Amino acid sequence: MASQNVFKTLKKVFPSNSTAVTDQEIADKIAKTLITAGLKPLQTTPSLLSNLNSRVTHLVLSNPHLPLHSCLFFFNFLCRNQSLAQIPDLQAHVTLFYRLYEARKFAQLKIVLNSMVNNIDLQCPVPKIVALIENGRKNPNFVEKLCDMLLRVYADNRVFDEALGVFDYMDQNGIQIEERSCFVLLLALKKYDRMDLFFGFFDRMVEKGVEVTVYSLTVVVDGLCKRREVDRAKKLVGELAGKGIKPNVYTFNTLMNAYITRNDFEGVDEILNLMDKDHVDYNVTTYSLLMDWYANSGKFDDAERLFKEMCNRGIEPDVHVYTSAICWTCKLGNVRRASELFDELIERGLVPNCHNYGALINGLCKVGQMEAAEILVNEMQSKGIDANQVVFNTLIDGYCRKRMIDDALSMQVLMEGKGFKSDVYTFNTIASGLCRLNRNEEAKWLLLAMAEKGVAPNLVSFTTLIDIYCKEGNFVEAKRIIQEMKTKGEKPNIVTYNALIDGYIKKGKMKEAHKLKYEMEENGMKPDLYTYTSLIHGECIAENVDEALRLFNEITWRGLTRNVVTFTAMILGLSKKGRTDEAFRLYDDMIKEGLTPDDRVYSSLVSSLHTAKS
DNA sequence: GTACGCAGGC
Repeated sequence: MASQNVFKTLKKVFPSNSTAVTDQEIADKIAKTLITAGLKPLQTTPSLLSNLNSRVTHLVLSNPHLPLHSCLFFFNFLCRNQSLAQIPDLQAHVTLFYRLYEARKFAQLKIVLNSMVNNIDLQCPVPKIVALIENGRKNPNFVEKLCDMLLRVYADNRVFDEALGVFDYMDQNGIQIEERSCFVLLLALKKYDRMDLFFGFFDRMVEKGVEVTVYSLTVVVDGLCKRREVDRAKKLVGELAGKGIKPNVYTFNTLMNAYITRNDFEGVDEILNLMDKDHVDYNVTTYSLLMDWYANSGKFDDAERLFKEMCNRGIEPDVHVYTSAICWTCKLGNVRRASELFDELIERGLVPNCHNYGALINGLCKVGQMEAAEILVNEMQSKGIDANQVVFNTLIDGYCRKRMIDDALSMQVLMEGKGFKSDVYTFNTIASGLCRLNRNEEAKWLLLAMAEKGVAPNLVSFTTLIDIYCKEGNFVEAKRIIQEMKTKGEKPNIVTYNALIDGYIKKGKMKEAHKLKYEMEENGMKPDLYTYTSLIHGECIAENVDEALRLFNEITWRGLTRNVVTFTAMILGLSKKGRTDEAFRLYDDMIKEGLTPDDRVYSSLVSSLHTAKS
């Protein structure tokens, strides 16, 4: 066999007792053998290459008669045979880099750089690497290219200290630094949440005169926004605009998303005005963000209008847009229409992704259509899209809502079997499922024990726990949990306050409830429909129907929309007091607002009539 | 470079 011949030849090249040969002679012989062998496999024994040393390897690799593919072949051969005394050292790497650079094989060069960076035996700070370049080969272009690629490779491999070291080296040695490479490092720092280094590095880029473009600007703006420093982000945009770096649609989308997250109407408006002024057209993401924003604030008509406007402007909706549209259509309770949107997406030639399936599966789970949800899960899996953690959590929630806790728990087992650990969503979902079944003790235990399983409880977990204690009338324990959550850096939100308020109301402690409403407003939280409904309910029970009516009217001038639960509470309160006319008037209002009264409304109205007559 | 689906309250 051919490999056997090479084996024999190498045996001649490296006689075990050889002494009187120079490095150059050995290197020449190896080169010759390699040229003869071509790409055929090479075989050896540990003793065979005993004459090999760093100098010989370097001489072989830099031999101009040895074709590049043979160099690589030899290099890889040495790498693979870890048992050899001589694995390629840093010098061997640098020699090969030059060969690859000379041949313009940059992709291959990147691969070798990668393996060097990942080799724990090779310490490779830039100055050391550059020092190993032979004098004749130390041309500025090579050094620049090598540094540039090294910066990227270090960034890709999260070796951030070295990456920053390359930047400094380039700066100190007057080597041109490409923004595109810095950009790779910026992205990696952001992705791995090294924000300390991230902002400092951007400052250095600017300071050292790297030609910053809107690309880096946008990444930094996003970094700031993710740290909720939106104002600083906007200021930066202004500053750089003054230096001629104009924000584009990506920058504006990033800022707008930050304002949307903050629920800052004025901020969003401001961005839209700026886009208008700068003649920056909306792209599909701009529309997607705005549609989501409208839909989440209940303005479904506006969301729908934007969807049409986008299509009319010739902007093709993408999978993200469909995910949002499916999601809000489901929230409107129209799963059928959501399902049509899913079909429409496919008709447009788009390939549905896990998010698209997830949104529709969620819609089905929320209306209790678990069979249909399961069919979709199977369909997506048959298309090679694996159900991820979100889909599993969605299904668990679906079963919990149907009070099928055992199915939910089986789903959790299935999920964990697929390698997904139960996360904070899983625990919170199951806990609330248990609460629905009045299995409060188990829910409490789960929420208190999750930390031991390595999942830190979050605001939702604490709020659920507080809600349980409040429903039990155990305000001491509820307050203790609030203290505990504060020490863990979670601030009570509107839902937490509402749980407390409702708890006090259920125990007839109206004074405390109102005090909490006040405290909540002091802390910058506006009472919502849940707060008002609880208070109205409480005042009605306490027979303060006029106070309830006052609150009922306060809702509308707060800009909130009353729902079935609010109307029901108020109608019940009026009926109980025999204020039948007012109750009927509200009933009419309710119908006018497109709400569907439930049985409780009718029976209370009927009994009110009965009371009034008697 | 930006954006998408899962959990809590009346």
